Amino acid sequence: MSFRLFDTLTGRLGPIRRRAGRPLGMYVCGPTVYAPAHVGHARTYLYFDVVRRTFQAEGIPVRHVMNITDFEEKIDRRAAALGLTWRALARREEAGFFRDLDALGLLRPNTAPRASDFIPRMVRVAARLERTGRVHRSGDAWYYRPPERPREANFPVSTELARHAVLEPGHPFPESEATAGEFMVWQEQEPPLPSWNGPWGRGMPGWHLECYAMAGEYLGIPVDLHGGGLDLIYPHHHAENEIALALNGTAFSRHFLHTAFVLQNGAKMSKSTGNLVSIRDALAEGSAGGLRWYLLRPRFTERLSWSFSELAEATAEQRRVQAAVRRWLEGGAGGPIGASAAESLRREVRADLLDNLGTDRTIPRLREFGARLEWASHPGIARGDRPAAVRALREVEDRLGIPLR
RNA sequence: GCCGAGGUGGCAGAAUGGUUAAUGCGACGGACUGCAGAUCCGUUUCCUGGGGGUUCGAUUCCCUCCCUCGGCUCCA
Repeated sequence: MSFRLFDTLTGRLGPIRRRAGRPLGMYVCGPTVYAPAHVGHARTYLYFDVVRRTFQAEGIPVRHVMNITDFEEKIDRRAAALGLTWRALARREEAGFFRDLDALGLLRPNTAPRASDFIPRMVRVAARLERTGRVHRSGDAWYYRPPERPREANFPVSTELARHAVLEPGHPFPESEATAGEFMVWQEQEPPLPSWNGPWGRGMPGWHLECYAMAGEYLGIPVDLHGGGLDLIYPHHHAENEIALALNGTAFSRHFLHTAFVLQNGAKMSKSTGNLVSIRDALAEGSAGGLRWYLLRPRFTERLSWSFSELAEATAEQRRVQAAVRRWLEGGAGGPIGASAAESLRREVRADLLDNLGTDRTIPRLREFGARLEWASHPGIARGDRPAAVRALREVEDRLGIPLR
């Protein structure tokens, strides 16, 4: 059975291809560390966690890389406000970020490189881009201008968006500093702002170069699977693709996965608008298993309107199923439900997830399984059936990261 | 302006041509309890946005209209 996922680049559902004989290379865009992570981050990283667990459960090893963007203007601003150096703030928030991910039961990436440790490689990418002759200076920064491409070559939808951002008169959002599709390669600046020596003197490399350099170092371009939140498509992943097309002749990744937003009060939750629910806030109200249950209930392509009361409901549901399973597994003379029920559940959950990460089918399935057990839990499972049931349930737990026993 | 998602019972949310349209929440009744909560049992007539079309048959496919919502500097 193959693992099919919706690919944002092609707009189609298809199997994940990878280089035979190698671990699957999964590169997930990590956070800019300047403030605590919110439940929108949690949702994105959670889906990638389930993707990773799915591959692993299928016997496919995964090499999971996540970058940590530890220098950036927003870090500078907040650090200045707090009287910290950019580095001190970034380290503090990075530690908090991983604490939050751990608390949610997310598997740690195999590698989580920091941007500031990748300067020489990013400088090399900048130099290679310059050799294409498509880099020009504007103000105190250098920009890469991609060549014209067929619209379908690189996120057709967002290319369209980019075009409208500058070509449409009276468009209702501010013009970017650059022309459509262009992106910054190098920014001149001096300490105390983050700065290093580069091809054009003292300064800081552009964000999009970071992922290209790291993915190239740890996985090779193109990677097998790449993604993040939907908001990263343009300009970030668009720009990564332009770099990869220019320097490698391929897209950045063979497959792109993007997760839909968490909305709060009808708007996208984001640090810049401040309408945030942090992962810590959420875990104070619901358990880790409950938060996973709640976040996984809609499929990754559906947006989620945040609701604390639904989180509470999800937490209660998860606990209830867990309690029913525990009572069932305590065993007895052998009730009407045997190990085959757990085995069916295991099979169905596997099929759900392999089919475009159908967590929206899986969660109700768990609920129904729990309800069936409640309905006929006494006298519990026959002793001889127990090991098989536990084995099946453990696989479901491993695939979802949700405790059931 | 451009792109996208969606309209199913009080709410959430399944069912991608086929019996009485799942399930959960809520509500109501009951059991238990000194009361409440938790838990368990039962009940919940009434729901597929409007209009066409395809079909023996449509929530499901096609057309059209209406409505709602999201995104488009940075951002998971």
